[in-house]
Amino acid sequence: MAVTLQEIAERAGVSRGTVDRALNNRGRIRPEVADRIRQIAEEMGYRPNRAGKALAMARRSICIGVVLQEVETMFMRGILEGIEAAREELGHLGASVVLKEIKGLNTKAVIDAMEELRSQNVHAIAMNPSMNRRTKETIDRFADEYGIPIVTFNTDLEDCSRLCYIGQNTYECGRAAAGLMGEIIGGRGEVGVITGYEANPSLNKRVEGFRDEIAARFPEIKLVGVQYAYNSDAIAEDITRELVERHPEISGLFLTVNVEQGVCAALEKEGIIGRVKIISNDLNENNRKLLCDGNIAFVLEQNARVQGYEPIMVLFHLVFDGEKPQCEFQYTDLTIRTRYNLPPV
Amino acid sequence: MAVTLQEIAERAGVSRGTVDRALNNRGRIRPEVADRIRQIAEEMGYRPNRAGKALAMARRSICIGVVLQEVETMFMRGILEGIEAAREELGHLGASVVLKEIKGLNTKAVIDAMEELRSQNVHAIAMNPSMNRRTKETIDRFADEYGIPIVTFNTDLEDCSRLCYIGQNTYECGRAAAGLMGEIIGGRGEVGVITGYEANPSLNKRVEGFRDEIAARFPEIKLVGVQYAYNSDAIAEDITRELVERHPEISGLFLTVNVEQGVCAALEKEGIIGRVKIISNDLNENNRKLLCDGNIAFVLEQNARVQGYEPIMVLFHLVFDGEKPQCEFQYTDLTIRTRYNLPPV
DNA sequence: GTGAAAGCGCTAACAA
DNA sequence: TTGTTAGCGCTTTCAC
Repeated sequence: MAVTLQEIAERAGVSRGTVDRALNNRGRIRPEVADRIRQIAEEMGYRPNRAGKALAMARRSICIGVVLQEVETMFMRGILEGIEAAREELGHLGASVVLKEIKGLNTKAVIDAMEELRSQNVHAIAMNPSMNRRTKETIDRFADEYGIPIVTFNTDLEDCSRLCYIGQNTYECGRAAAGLMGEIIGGRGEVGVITGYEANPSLNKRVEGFRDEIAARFPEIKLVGVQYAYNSDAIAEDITRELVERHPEISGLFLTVNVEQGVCAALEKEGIIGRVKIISNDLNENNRKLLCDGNIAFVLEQNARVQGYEPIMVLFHLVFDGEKPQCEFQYTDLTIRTRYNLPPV
Repeated sequence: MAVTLQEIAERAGVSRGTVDRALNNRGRIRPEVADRIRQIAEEMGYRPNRAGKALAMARRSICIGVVLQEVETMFMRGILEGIEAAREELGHLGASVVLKEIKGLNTKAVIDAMEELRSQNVHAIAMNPSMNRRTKETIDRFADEYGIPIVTFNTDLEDCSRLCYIGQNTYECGRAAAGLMGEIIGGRGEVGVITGYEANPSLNKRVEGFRDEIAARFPEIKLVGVQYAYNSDAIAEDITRELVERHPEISGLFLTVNVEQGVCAALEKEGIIGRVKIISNDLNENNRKLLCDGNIAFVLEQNARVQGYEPIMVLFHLVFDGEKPQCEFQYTDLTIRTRYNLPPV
């Protein structure tokens, strides 16, 4: 049986309450006594019992808020799954999770949601933020003035008081894609990149990583253009057709966004599907099928579930155990998917 | 605030104890009453509070036993890490984990360890079993006679009363290796396989999966021999040298066991390191370095941590919540490692 | 500063 | 068959 507060109290010749005050730095205790108790606890190998703690704290029931902007719908389901899993797990311990879902990108709606959560007395907030000054200011206000810790996920907002960021290292993702591309096209030939919006920093970093790594490791590979498809399959199809016409010998395409449908349609019509190697990002039903059929070589996955789950857990541990996250950037593992290691549906 | 037993009791006009008996099928209750209570609980959306339950059960403290045979030392550290993580997490809830580590393969030692755990009154056992009849019989006896549920991990023992198996699908692992190999050598040329012991079914399945997939998808690739290195780098070096002499044009090698050191040494001496693509299994410091240097193309990783962690958690949920595992085979996700997605050290 | 005591949700032993 | 009660380990309030 594990060591309990009571046992420490007996050993120290004080009461449970005193031990509690000593170990949790609650004040109202003579420093010498506190030190002695802490030492005894250490000696006895005391580790607080989470169940007891959770039960006792059930009165001031912990509540974590989540603000979710629906940017990429395919990806969101995974995030929601992760949030649900966290809610389930915390529910067991008497804590709750409040989710505010916002359709589309909308800074005002995000800030309103945050204020609403605050008025509901949440202890912490996990959010995927919009990229602008007002959001940044709001985060700072919450963290610094109201003492509501914030964790960002999926997209980060640097230089503000958010506790940490949980999500993909998009630059490394681009590099990984370049490495794989280099391998499968034999280290030479022409490759193209099709991405989303110019203004999206995450996508830009993927492109940058890809470009840098190709330049560094595969001097014989030529990057023949980075095109913007604005997340539209129709545009992607046009781009691909033009690209293939200009570069009939093209060997590979790196897609930073989910426009596989359009790209593959174009290649199909040109009769070169399968010959042009495709590496894409973020698994969904769509590219999953293309992967199985051999039309796409690799899909790089950023574990969506983890991005929904972890921020909530990090915040819970902070509020519940007082444990700060280990590092400011908690990058999710980059998963390389082929037709052979698809996750069960 | 979540629904409690007390609230249900009040609504039903009975006592807490009665509700407890109804919801946990403990008997000693009139069936009609039990039904009515269950219905009320359902209506109110009752979900038991794990903290309360854990606390109350702390008296009959749950204990999970683990029997670990140290087969591949490199891999074991990860498993131990997973066991440690599970112990940590369960410790929070007042449950404990007892580990019996056995050096080398030793059926008698495994069975002795199981008996020892039984005499210590563990509630369940997770183990990586030895492949033979006596172990199988012991598992059956434990599960059927003593009611001690057993989960196997890392290597499975089919046709016995073990609850489920958690580990890699080694056949699929072989297929994945074949798919990657086909891609990076351009779908033609000669490839070889270096494996461990003839008697090891896991390794054999990897080889089989590799062979089948090469045959099915890459008719222009020729498999030029499957060799046994008995987990020895020296033997692997000899094998590689001979293989390269007989097949100077060889394009790839699939290693089912950790003999990268020997293989690379031979290729180095022949001056063809880097040209011959290597795909290997199970990440360690050794092949991690070779991966970074570009001497190995891919390492297929079977998440060791998960294999230590999950069996314990599955058993805990069974004993604690009465939740049976969803399926008999819980295959761990196959992770494809390149120099770009190595886990942090 | 410190101790005593109530109570969080649940289980289990005992009483009725 | 049902109700009552004593904890499990911890926090928190109140009294001293």
